[in-house]
Amino acid sequence: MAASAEPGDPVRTLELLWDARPHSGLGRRPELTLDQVVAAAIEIADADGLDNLSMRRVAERLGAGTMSLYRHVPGKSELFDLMVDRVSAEVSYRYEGGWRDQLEQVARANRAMFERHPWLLTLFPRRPPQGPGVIGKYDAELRAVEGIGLTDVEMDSVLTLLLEYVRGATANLIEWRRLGATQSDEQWWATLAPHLDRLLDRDRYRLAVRVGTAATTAYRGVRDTEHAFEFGLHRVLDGIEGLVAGR
Amino acid sequence: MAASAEPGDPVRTLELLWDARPHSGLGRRPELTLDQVVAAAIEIADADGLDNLSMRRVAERLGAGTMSLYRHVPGKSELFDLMVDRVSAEVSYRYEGGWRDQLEQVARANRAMFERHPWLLTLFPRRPPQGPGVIGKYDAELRAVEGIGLTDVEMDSVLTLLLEYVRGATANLIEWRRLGATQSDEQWWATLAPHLDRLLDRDRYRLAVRVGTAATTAYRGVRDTEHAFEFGLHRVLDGIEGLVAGR
DNA sequence: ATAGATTGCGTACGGCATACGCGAATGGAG
DNA sequence: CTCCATTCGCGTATGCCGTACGCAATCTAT
Repeated sequence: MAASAEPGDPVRTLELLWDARPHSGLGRRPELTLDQVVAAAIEIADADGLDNLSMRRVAERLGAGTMSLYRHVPGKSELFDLMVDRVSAEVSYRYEGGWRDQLEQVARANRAMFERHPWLLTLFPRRPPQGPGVIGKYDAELRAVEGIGLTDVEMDSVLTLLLEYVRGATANLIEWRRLGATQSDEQWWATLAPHLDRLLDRDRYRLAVRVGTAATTAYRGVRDTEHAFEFGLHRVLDGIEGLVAGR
Repeated sequence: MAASAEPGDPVRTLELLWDARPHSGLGRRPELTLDQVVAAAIEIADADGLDNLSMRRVAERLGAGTMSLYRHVPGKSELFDLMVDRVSAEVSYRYEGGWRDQLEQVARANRAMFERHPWLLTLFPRRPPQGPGVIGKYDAELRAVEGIGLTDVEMDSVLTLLLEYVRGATANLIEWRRLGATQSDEQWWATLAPHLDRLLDRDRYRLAVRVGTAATTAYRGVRDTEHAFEFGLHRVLDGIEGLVAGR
């Protein structure tokens, strides 16, 4: 899962992102489009996660040979870039109200995106080169904090802060949900409890055990994971409010 | 990079984490210890990243056969758990002052940990089963927000919020630094600029281009990435302050 | 000396990304 | 109509990966 390196030609990637590689007219007519490849990859990642996304599986789903994909995409890393840009474009960004209301809507829109495509949690944020989806999203979100007295750099920082919170909080949310869904949950603790008792010094880690137990119990319910998300969101917005009010 | 699944025996993992697998006395004496395996894995990950960490490389570094590792570690996923717990334990947690000062120290300590071990950024946070390192860290950090009028669940939420911020901000910080270090940076933009001009509608994405340029220019300098980290940190602490003050 | 437990690890399997090169399809030039 | 440059589809092959399996070596207790 080399989600990092981008050794390929960035210009080529840029052109793919901006859909600027039309068929020249010459040569054999393509049977596959870039969009189809990206769409298939997204479907697989949505269903089975990034770890189970392989070039072979994408090709299989499209009824094509594995190496045919490489006529449309330079490699897997660039495919990731294209996937991120695509899903960034698919959200409708219409934010209304004061800046705080708008930022709240931004947060919820991003959370929804992460929930629809959990694999984004490991891919986000993606560095340049960026495409129309990512830039359009950035542009729309910036409007929420435009004209409230912040400098350009501050606008970027505020947005980054908010999106980072949403990313992390959504990751936790999904993790809690997954943990709750994996078998009876009660049974899991029942199995581990005696071993934990044997190993864990409850006195030395008194505070951790107490708070950890409280948090685990609370987050077991859907209502409370929801509450945790809202709680953090309002802390972040409060922090931004202090900045904005001072202008 | 199956950083997620934990299909193995959780009880076994727990015992490994808590160092509760002494040599029985019978049978061939082990030539390798669990600690050596974990330490070697951390060294490799520190140097070349998680993507270049393979069981073969760990074994090679230890002068052992690849499959010998599996006598000490159930699999790669559990090795990740052990690595996380180990590095969580290696930080000294002595926080002093008021809750806000302490949380600031917590943030800096975590940032330092992420900078020392960038691979943590993709592994963090790790769900149960957890070992003495992770729990000890959690316990120490909770003390920073103990006795200031928060409920147990709120204490957990506040800490989670802060650590998520630090994770994201440090990831950005490292990414900016890496981007700046990769070749002349000026040249990179110079190569891409004409293509961007051709593809990107500067009118449609006016705001994004303006703010993005400002942010990129600013973060080019070390001083300003540093400033960005502090900026976000203070926003988060301000947000928490509002909560604490209300109690 | 032997039995039983434990470790080290060579071999092998299935999966992965992808480099390379060939054959098939296509449109334009002569 | 013929050729040729161009582009696409993709079979084959290479070198990684995690790890299942089983045997040989080594140890203690008897």
